[in-house]
Amino acid sequence: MTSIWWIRRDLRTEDNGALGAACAEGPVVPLFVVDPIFLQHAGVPRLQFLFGTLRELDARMGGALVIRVGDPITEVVAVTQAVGAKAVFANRDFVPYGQSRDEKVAKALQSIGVHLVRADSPYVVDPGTIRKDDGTAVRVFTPFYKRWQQVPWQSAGTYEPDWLNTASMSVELPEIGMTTAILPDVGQDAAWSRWNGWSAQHLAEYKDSRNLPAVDGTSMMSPYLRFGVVHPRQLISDLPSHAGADVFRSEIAWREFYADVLFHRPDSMWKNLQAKMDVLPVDTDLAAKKRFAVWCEARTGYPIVDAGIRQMLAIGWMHNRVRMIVASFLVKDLHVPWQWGARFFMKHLVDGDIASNNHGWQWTAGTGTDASPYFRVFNPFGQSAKFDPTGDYLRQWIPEISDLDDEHIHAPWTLGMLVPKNYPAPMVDHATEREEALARYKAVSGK
DNA sequence: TTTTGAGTTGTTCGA
DNA sequence: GTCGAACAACTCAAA
Repeated sequence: MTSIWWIRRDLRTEDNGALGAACAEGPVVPLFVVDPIFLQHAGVPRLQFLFGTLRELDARMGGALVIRVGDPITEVVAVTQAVGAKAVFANRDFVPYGQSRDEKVAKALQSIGVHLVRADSPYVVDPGTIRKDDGTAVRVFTPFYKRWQQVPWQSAGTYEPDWLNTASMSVELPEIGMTTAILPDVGQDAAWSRWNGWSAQHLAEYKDSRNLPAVDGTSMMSPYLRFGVVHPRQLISDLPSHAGADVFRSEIAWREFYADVLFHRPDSMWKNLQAKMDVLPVDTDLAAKKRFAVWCEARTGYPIVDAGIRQMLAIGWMHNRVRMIVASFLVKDLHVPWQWGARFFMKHLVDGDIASNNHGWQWTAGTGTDASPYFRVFNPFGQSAKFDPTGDYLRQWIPEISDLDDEHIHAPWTLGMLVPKNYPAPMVDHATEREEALARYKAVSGK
């Protein structure tokens, strides 16, 4: 009995519940629908990475992949009817848009007598699974993590796909324009080669080196996790027992925590999770728009901030520590809404994931899950000196200042007359803006 | 129900 | 230069 494997955020052939379930029924037609809504929002780098990954996946399946462009409801139904499939298998999607889309597709399929089987998920533990004893959601990471580690899970096992080649139904992937960004290699082999090499060499030091942007201290698995080229359970299934592995496991759990938070509170995608923070004054006037533009163009005059933005524009990825610094600067030094920064990140990041990205921003902005002290304002100079002590990260991304010594490179303005002419002066004074931010946040808690 | 302890990622100031 | 305290108040989780 022919069935369809509807591919969404699970671009891999191994350890894939939906694919495994489809294989159990007989020949499989692998289908990917390019949704115009996604085309609108994703930005060229992520689309390019997605399309490259799809091509690699297609080659892996002997050219059997069916690509369709259009409304998923129409396209899934059309392909189902065309191949005479009796069931459609997909892995669950938990973000708000995916949930409503899948409901509609399930209904449309039902009307032609076909069942949409939702098998597996992009997470080790499905969002919505972990609850407190009273059944409500957990909103603090540490207790979430304790419970998360107790939840049993298993891999999807092994299966032998019998691909039914109906590629004549396939259309070309849309033209998406060009990016100059140099993106990660696509495909499962590239992902596993990176993981095997990196974990063997760097996982043991992960606890500390993950904070150093000049070092190869993070796994860079995020783009592969974003599209399901690897499943997180594949990564944690056989971690060694040492401190580095423990921290890595907890980072995987952070990804699941934010997915869980968004699942319970779909409105928190673009709105403050904490409603009381709605009264926090943020600037949205013309001057704020101009400050935002300077930040987007990496001309703030704070090297660590500009280096981070440049890294993202250059390779579609930014080091986690630097993401926090860059975000803190936008929100607390420039007093701009976190949503502006979150949208910009989503446009340029290859790994852009709505739950991790937007809740990460909310964490920085103090509007999210963390009961963060309002006085936690990152000092871009201090963070730079602490986590990039040799300045190597700054030199890599800002050649204009690469000649500066280790002491001055974090804050070129301290050189007085010797300040490099082709690098901008600081756009704002951090000490002043820090005070401004503290006053604004304090006013919220005083109410 | 009440109480208690704790909460990813920080900075500054003064001893 | 190093180190500990202060920076608020509140919400959440669990006993």
